[in-house]
Amino acid sequence: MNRERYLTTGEFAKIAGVTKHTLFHYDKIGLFRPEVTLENGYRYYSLTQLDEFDVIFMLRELDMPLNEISAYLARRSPGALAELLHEEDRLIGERLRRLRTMRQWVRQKAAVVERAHELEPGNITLSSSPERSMLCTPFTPTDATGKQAAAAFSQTASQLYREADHRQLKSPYGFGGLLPQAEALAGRCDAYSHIYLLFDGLLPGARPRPAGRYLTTCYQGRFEDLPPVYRRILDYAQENSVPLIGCFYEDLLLDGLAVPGESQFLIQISIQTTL
Amino acid sequence: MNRERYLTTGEFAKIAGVTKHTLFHYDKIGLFRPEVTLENGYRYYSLTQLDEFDVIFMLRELDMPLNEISAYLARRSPGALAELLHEEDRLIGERLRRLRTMRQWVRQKAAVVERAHELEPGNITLSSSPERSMLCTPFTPTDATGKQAAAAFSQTASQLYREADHRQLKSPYGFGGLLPQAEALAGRCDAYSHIYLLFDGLLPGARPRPAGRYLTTCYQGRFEDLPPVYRRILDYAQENSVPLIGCFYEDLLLDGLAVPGESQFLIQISIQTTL
DNA sequence: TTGCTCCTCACGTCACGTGAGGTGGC
DNA sequence: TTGCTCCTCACGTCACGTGAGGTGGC
Repeated sequence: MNRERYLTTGEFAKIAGVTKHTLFHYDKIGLFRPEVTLENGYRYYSLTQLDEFDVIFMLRELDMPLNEISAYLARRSPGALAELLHEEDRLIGERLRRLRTMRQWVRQKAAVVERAHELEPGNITLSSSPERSMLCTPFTPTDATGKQAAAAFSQTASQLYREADHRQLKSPYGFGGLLPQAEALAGRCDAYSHIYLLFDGLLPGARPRPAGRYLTTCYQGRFEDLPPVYRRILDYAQENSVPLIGCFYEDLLLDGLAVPGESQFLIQISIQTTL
Repeated sequence: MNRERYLTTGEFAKIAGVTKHTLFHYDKIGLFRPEVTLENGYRYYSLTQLDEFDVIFMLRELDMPLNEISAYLARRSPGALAELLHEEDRLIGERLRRLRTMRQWVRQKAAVVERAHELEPGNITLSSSPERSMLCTPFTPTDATGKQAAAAFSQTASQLYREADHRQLKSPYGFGGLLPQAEALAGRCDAYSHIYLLFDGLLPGARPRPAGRYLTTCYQGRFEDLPPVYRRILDYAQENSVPLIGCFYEDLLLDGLAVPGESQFLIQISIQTTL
């Protein structure tokens, strides 16, 4: 392949899909140099270098630092290349898993947001709900001393998050709270027995939230303004003789990401019934 | 959820899987602020902010610039969030496709390198080869004026590359060359009729390189030193009455990425036979 | 008091991007 | 000559990271 076949910096960059400045930069740091440099500074790249550049660029796309790529090139050999490629294979596998988790989560989140958008805050409805699962952790009671309670809580919340992360799970909701009926009746609406992360479907090792009929309402506002909401739903159950089962579920449907400010958060409260 | 439940910068960072400095930075540029900041500068984040942060961080992982994320937050709404999430879904799909292409390529490349490592340069062997395909383009003859030939070549090579890219394909080899028997006999070993990118298996629209018996050798060295190698393989065919079919295939098995310097490139030359 | 975390602020870094100012072949 | 590409060099930028120097609650 003779000399007339060399590519200039501009041509090479165009084919490789990068800017000339990337090539200047790689030349400067000694990562990737043109096969020929004339005395006037003109760079000429060969065709075989295209393939080499592609690999280097792929490694960079997989977030390998340029100096590590250089370090490999300094000790390059067929054996080392094979090893490098197997390592990249493993890395790509990890990325694929991560992206698939992300995608599932993005879709669930979109579904939650779109469903939330159609709800009428204030309405109390009796409706069916599919099976769900909750990763739960007990909620440290507030009567511990401030610092300790905070530390314990951050501990358990962090464990919950780590557990979900470890299982490649991410809830499309924020943290939820389980509120015993007795606490709601007494007006202690922050006395959650557990906090949880909610997931669709059945998850082995998680607490099931059974499919069935639920009395549900949602509220747009702050957590501290929830007591009257619990009061209304309890009154409604009483007046309409709706028998309630278990705890209240408090789920955050729209948070600071969907609306500006806590005062517009959308919180759903639901509890299972026998109807 | 009362005040004792707030998380400090360090706690929040740990759970979210980032450093404190990321949070300082996001606070500074107004992208993501703690729910509470005391007069002494201490930052306190709420649990619901964990979920918000996760989304922001995921957008950044998908390479959305921080100022675009800020721009979204400035106009946040349930509708805009749903739209954003659908866009992310699309983006993730693209990434997945790209990573799968990469992985396939990395694996093929590893296989090529490992096979190449076991070859004995200089040996001439008669062996079977599976079906392959080549994306081909005619090679502009060298007797055009220098500039024009170079331009034409860069043009066709670039087209070839783009075509492969467009089909989500990446050859595990460098550019290959098709050399007619007549040119090899005449010693004009750079008079390729075509250059090509080689792929395993059958590719619709590409030129097939049929499965069958091939006379093969490989050479460690520069392209310009190939004439004697062609001479040897031609002599071998003559002496052993091996009938040759079609053109010589010249494939680059190990390039500057696997070995330091062109003088150690591993080039494979093969040609189909009737045996 | 010790040890731990919290803070700010200045500067560093990584991988280029931008743009000024000048050269060189058809 | 015009227009295009080539070059160098200095500075900018994006998203933090590093580390110095100081504060504050058990």
